[in-house]
Amino acid sequence: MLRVRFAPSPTGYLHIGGSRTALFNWLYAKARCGKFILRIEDTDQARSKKEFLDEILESLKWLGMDWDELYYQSQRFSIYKEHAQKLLDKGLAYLEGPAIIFKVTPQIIKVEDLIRGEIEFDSSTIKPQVLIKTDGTPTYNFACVVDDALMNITHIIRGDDHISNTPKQVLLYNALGFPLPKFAHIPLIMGEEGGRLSKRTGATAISDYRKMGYLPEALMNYLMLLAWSPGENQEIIDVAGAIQRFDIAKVNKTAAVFDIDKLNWINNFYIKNADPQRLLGLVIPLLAEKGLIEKDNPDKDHILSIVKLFQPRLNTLGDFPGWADFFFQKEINIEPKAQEKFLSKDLSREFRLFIQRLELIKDFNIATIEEAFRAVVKELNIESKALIHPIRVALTGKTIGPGLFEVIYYLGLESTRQRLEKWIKK
RNA sequence: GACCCCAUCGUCUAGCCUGGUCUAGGACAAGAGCUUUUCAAGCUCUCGACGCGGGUUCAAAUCCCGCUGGGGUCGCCA
Repeated sequence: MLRVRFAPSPTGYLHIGGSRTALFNWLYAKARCGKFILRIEDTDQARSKKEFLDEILESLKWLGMDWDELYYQSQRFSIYKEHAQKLLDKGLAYLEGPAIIFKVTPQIIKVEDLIRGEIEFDSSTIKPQVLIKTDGTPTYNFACVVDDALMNITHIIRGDDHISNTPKQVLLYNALGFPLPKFAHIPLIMGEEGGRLSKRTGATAISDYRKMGYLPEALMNYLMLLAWSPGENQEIIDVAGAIQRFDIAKVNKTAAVFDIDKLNWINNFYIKNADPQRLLGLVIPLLAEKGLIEKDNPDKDHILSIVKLFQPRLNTLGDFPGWADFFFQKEINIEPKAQEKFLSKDLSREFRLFIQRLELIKDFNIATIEEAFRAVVKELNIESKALIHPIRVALTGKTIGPGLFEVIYYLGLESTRQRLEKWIKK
């Protein structure tokens, strides 16, 4: 039975890189009907925080990565000590005060990596390794090996940055008499300027992406595409599809740059195709937070219509409150540039006529609004756009937005009239 | 600095293992146009890459070597 693990340290939030490592492990487990084990590496008591642990667990759940078993290294200190004692007894380690140090014997270590092929190391360049620190807690490399062996991990899938840890760990497997697992080192994700992911690019917590209005399936889809491809020029792929096609050996060796534009495009795709009811639930807190609606008693039908209006063009749900604010405000903010460009001319006659025609409509709907508008334009003998843009700015405060007749319909006759009348000179 | 990893459009990638079908395909971004209602949506088009130098071969993006470039690791952090 295949067993993989994701072993985050609760000394920081789950970020893009970590979640991608988790994803490849999880995907591989699902693809091979194996188990996905979550191990919290909280041996550094001072830096580990409950807050981080909670965020990691919640984010993994939100992304849809469920685990089969969960362990905490902080609960296993006696196990590490025990194994360190064995090495001491065998004469493979020595004491330095209360600390236990592993002797590294000079040799050539060959590691077969599932992604990279054979990697060779010379252990004479490796210093003696601390197993148990002076404070009695195990070091990373030691706890990691003991746990991976005891938890019967068959495949270690982790970031590239662990390649140089591998020979040290192989030495420990051999010394402890444990069978070697298979290794697969996936490439790191880099920031736009190269190097580690910076705050600006992708080091942000997964929970932050959630708050910004990214959908979990969009994030998962994007993450999959970093160093892996389903083939056949496919960009959009769901978890089920990926499970069918994923193979760790097919993962690229090259580091990938995190590109927020592509993530946005994918997120837009999933928003476009999402059930509006689901989006409604996600958007209500965002609107309430901005003070645009009453959280307790939102007009769900109305908001739902507006969500549908913006659905095709949203990159993130977080864009929604700012883009659709005019639907919820009594007094709208008009962009100064938009006002300057479209409302500096006196349009009293045009606006007045349009209001009159709107009021005459018996069955107020999008089609009849357009009809009325076209008639006004014809009567005034002007171009549609000469009136559409000023009206849009007067109603929404913006130069861009959904179709004007939809806007008028969902705004309603009363608001439309009020907003237009502000620009009519008596 | 030492050790290790990597190298196809600006970015993500297909192709590389099993050389010829590659005048290198797709996607994001960018640019242009259309949509005579905007764009942040849709459609169409354009721009744009095998890092360099040696081999091997009838033939190399694909195999080998070197260089260069980028990245990672060298903690009693994980």
